[in-house]
Amino acid sequence: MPGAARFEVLVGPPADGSTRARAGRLHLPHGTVETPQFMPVGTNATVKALDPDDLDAAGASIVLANTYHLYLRPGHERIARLGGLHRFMAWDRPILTDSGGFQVVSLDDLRRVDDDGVTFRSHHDGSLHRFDPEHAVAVQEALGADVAVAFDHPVPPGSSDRRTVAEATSRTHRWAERSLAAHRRADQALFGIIQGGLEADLRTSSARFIAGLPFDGICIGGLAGDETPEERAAVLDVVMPLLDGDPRVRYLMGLGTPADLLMAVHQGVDLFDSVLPARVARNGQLWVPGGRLNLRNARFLDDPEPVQEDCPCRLCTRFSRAYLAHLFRARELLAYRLATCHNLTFTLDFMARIRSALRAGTFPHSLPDLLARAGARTGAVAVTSP
RNA sequence: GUGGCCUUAGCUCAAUCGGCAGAGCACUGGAUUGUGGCUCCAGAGGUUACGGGUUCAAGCCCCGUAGGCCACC
Repeated sequence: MPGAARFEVLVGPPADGSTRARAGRLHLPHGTVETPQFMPVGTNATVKALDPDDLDAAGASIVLANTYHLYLRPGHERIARLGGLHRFMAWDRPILTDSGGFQVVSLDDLRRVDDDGVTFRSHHDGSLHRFDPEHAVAVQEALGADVAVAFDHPVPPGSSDRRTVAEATSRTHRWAERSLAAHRRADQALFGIIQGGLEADLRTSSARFIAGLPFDGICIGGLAGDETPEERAAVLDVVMPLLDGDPRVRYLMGLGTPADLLMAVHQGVDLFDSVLPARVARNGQLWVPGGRLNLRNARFLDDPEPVQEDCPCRLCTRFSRAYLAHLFRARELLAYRLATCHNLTFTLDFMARIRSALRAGTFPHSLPDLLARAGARTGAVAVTSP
């Protein structure tokens, strides 16, 4: 495992403590990822509505695929027989597979978690399946992504009393050790996940425990739920200082709005994934500097302007708001593709702007400008200094 | 020409014995964070074809007019 992912810090956080943000490079078997970076989510070995050329044009350098979904369909063994995930989806650049822990816990009501693993029903046909750390690692090795992730036990948001969180967190720790022990592929990295819910002491012990294991990267899980921005910032305030001096890449799982990404970078996070820019795109929400446009709104039906004037994406360079508004009303497939291209282009460009600021040494100073571009609602996102 | 049935929101249709006119879709907004393109939330929208009558009260009962469908000369 060591060597499959090498993280190189290009610009570390300044000595004055004004930010924990940093710029780096994550070297993986299929290429190098500039950080901070955002990973579009391609659950079923495809970023919905896009092909690899679209992804490339949008600026993607790494995508996330989903172990749970690909295990159920078409099956990890089939993908292995067909030459692995990269060849299967015709994407020859880095891929990270989620462990399936989140899906097993979040997507399915019909599940049973015990100390050894999770028994669950397929959301396709109701058939019974079981995941444990060893199996989740084996499935991911068969898929063959650049990065695999340890099987964890996230806590579903909402119904999370302290005892439930503590139990899920200690399970995550035991499963982290088992995932490490089971992992064999030398050409694949393995990341571990910090849990602990919103409890400061559990987050602290989880960060120490996971960071104490020889993972290639550290994930922060359990934070893309229904917590408030303040609660999220509080968790990062606890976790991120504990990772100071740790040479490994830090990946915050599930966050996706530009303002979320920016604030987490400020806290020291290097890597992100989220369905959000793609999902809201499919529902007509287009991200532009300073805010968002809902292309389903009637006012766009006669608007000849592009969605975003200076955007290089295939939507903005060729089509009008009126055309896209029409496509959405007609439920034409092209609407999903064009809107997704745009939101991913915007998001990945936003990350590139953050990287530029970090490399130019202007980052903490440029936070207000970046926040404005992110369209953060006034007052909704507090700039929490690390 | 005669007879029967029908006409309620933009569309398709509900509304018990005559007792506050509703639904689905469409429309107007909003939500969506380790992916189900799904879905969820909220809102607007009515001279019940038109004109009379009966009644405390009419979408509903009575008369007339217009339009639609069907059957029969």
